[in-house]
Amino acid sequence: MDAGQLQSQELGRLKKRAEFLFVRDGRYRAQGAVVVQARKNPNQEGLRVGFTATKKIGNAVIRNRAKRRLRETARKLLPEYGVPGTDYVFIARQNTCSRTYSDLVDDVKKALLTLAR
RNA sequence: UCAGAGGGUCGGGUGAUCGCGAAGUUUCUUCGAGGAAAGUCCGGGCUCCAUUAAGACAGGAUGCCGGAUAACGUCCGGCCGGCGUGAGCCGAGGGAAAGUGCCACAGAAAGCAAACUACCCCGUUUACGGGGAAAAGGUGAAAGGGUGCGGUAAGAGCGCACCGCGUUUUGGGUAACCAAAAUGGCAGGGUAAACCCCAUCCGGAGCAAGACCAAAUAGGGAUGGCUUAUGACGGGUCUUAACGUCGCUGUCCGGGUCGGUCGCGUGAGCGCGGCAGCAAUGCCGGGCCAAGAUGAAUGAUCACCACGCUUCGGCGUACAGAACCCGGCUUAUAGACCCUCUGGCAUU
RNA sequence: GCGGGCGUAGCUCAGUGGUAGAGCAUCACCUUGCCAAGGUGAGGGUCGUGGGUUCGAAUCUCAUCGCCCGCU
Repeated sequence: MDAGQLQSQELGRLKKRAEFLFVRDGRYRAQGAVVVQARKNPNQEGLRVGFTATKKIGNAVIRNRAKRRLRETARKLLPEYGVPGTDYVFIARQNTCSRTYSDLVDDVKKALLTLAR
């Protein structure tokens, strides 16, 4: 049982509208095909993450695929680059589905590094 | 070979690694979006509410005939009308003789008929009056049957022939309807996707339905204990009497929010064969179990093959994501394939 | 899941089957030394799209597209 898998199990999900509104008032970083918002939450210790795809970027197929791709990047990158005790929100943009996967990973990595400083 | 008509099928495939959801025999295995899952336009199942049950009014929907179906506004077959050389396609296609309304402009006149120009007769006189007539002109989407012959002062279904229309009879058909004959002698303009009439159908809401479990806090009810009440407060004021309300705490009960569980997938199910039927479809036999999430599961990388584009590096593979389920309708859809049929041209 | 409304000129809206209109905006002219205001006039419309009913449709009707709103 390696540490990465253990941390991914602890990756919590934001579900309620109030939680998204809480993170919206924190810091944000737009990088390439993704917007990442982050805010320290004193009430809990682990990492939590939520995903948003608005109706502006396309139909249900496009929105679902964008959220899946962002979920995949969060699963791989957050345990390494995320700051514990912080809530993150990933927002999809128009080109989230058309961007190649390696570029999307770079976007998320840069955004997380910027927000960690 | 060119141009078309109708119907149907598919919707990239196989494998590997890392992740996600569900189930199971839990170190693992199996399964995991669609033909439209979409729009929510109809019809049902299921659940709750109301009602003894049924009917009526209102409102809504449907509307040629027969059949299929759990039901339908769907489907199948037929009839009639329109379009097309044709294969075929389209049609809310009952009633205008129950009543009401409307038919702009133009036109003399838009509906129990009437009479502008022109026509014919008589009188008077050429600026007229009386009568006949509804063929000609012109208006309009539409002018009280159409064409021809006779007839007449001029004309007119006034008469006749054919066509149309109405009524009756006969024959065919389950019926819509079709055909024939006789008869009437032209009435009854159009519009019901105008109101309306007739026939048939419809109780309402929706899985966020509904059922169950149930924390903290606040509050409700029952009951016991403590406190006290010769008390305080209330009904406009005062007095007396009566009435009502008011503290702390234990136990029990019920409702119920966040949350959780069920509902939730064996079903009007799928495909195969046979039989009945022109068909929709039904019946019989044996086979299969095939998503079940709830801020909502399918993503990433790689290899080979298929198709398309290519600047030979590669790029792309439509429309689109289940949310209780099912039958339809409508709309979107790169491309590929199959079957049947029609017309033209060429050849044999 | 259930229900309601809207779409007409560049913008905001009228228009109850019979030739599509108003205000603002645009353009031209007048007025002024110049601008604004004011006055006169002009242009500008597939009535969201496609069928149907009707002699005739922005209007009636069916389907479809887009937008907005409400309940749960």
